Amino acid sequence: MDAVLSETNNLAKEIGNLMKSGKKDEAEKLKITNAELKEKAKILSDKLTPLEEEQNNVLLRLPNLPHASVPEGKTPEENIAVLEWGKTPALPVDALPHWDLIKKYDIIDFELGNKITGAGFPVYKGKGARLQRALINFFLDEATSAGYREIQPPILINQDSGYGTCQLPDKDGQMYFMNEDKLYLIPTAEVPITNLYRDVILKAEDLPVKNAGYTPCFRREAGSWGADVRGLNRLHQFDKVEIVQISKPENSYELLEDMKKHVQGLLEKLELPYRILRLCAGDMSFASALTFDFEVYSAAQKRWLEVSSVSNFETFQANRLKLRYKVDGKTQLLHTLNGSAMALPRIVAALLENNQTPEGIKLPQAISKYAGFDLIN
RNA sequence: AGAGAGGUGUCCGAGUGGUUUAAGGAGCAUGCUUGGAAAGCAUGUGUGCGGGCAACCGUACCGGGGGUUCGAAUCCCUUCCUCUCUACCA
Repeated sequence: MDAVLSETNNLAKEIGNLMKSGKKDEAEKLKITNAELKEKAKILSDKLTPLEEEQNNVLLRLPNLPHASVPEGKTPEENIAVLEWGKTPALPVDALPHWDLIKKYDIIDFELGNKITGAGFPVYKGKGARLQRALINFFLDEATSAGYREIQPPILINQDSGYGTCQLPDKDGQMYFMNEDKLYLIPTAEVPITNLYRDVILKAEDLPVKNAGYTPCFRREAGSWGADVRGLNRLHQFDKVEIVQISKPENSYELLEDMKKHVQGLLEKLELPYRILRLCAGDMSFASALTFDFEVYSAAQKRWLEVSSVSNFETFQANRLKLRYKVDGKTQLLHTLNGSAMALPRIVAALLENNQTPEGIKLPQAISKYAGFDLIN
């Protein structure tokens, strides 16, 4: 293919020279030869293009390879708990789940959300709204102290960005899509913040890159409605602070540990009992090589709620993003990592349930400082 | 939303069909020069794909996509984006 093109290029040059020196007849002859070559090239490229497209389509649908430390398994039951922290609070027998508490104290309103939007879009009111704001500020300040640069990205993204972080084609149909403008509502800040570095070649001395941002997140959750989705457990719109790192391949797992520690610190300051799971291969997302999930124990529901997911994507996203750096004059793919730090709704659920008292809900100090109140009553 | 002007390498910027193999400048890197630096001089300096141990060779890329032509940064179509003016507006 390239050889044929090379020949046509050379002939075109020759024709140019002949035309200049006035040898029109010879030039005309070459034109015919070249036309034949072009035909050949077209046939070759007609064969090549569909093959390349097919290869591309297959590759786009191939998930990442799990890291060697990922346990085998297909279902969440096969995830492995690697750490547990904190004590389950002893609640009175009449302890309420959060969906009752939010009504009792009138702080989150699903019916109003239903009216103005639909199911899964709650309205936060009064101390409920202020608690949201407090948590967001708390999480962002903690990220800043940990060396992350705060980013406020757009919450609509284009198709290229969707492919960059691998939500597309895998999660097509799970994102809200504006057909008029061909834009998607982000399911996580990971998408815009990581895509800042699409088609970028970084300098080695700028690594690692650490960014964090708060955004609302939107998920259609098509097909996942059913049991265990009451109250704040699963929403179409929720708030989240996301931390994102870009790393040299050799230290990405070290950084993953740092991110894990950061999330642990947040939960400990919030005084919420939690555990960390090493996800089994079957429960990991499409793009991830290794994922740790964080779950807090919701005492009134008597169940674990996922509040954070920290992953190393190795070169999987970087390959699609064309995110690279230079080593010894050669370009090399970087590693991308991200983690929720953290998603609000289930944190709120656990805070409400675990801290309920006859007087009201007593907020831990870390958050009452931000909220400006320590009791919801 | 309407009218006009634009989009060229890391940056600025020239280029309206054939030595553009993208001028020129800046930046950066290396070397020479220097006591050291600056200046000066010299050389080098994009990405993808294919081939090669390598030096290197081939090919594609001048916002994106398509077309005309033996030959396109240059001409045509289409689309996105930026700027100016007008309109509107938190």
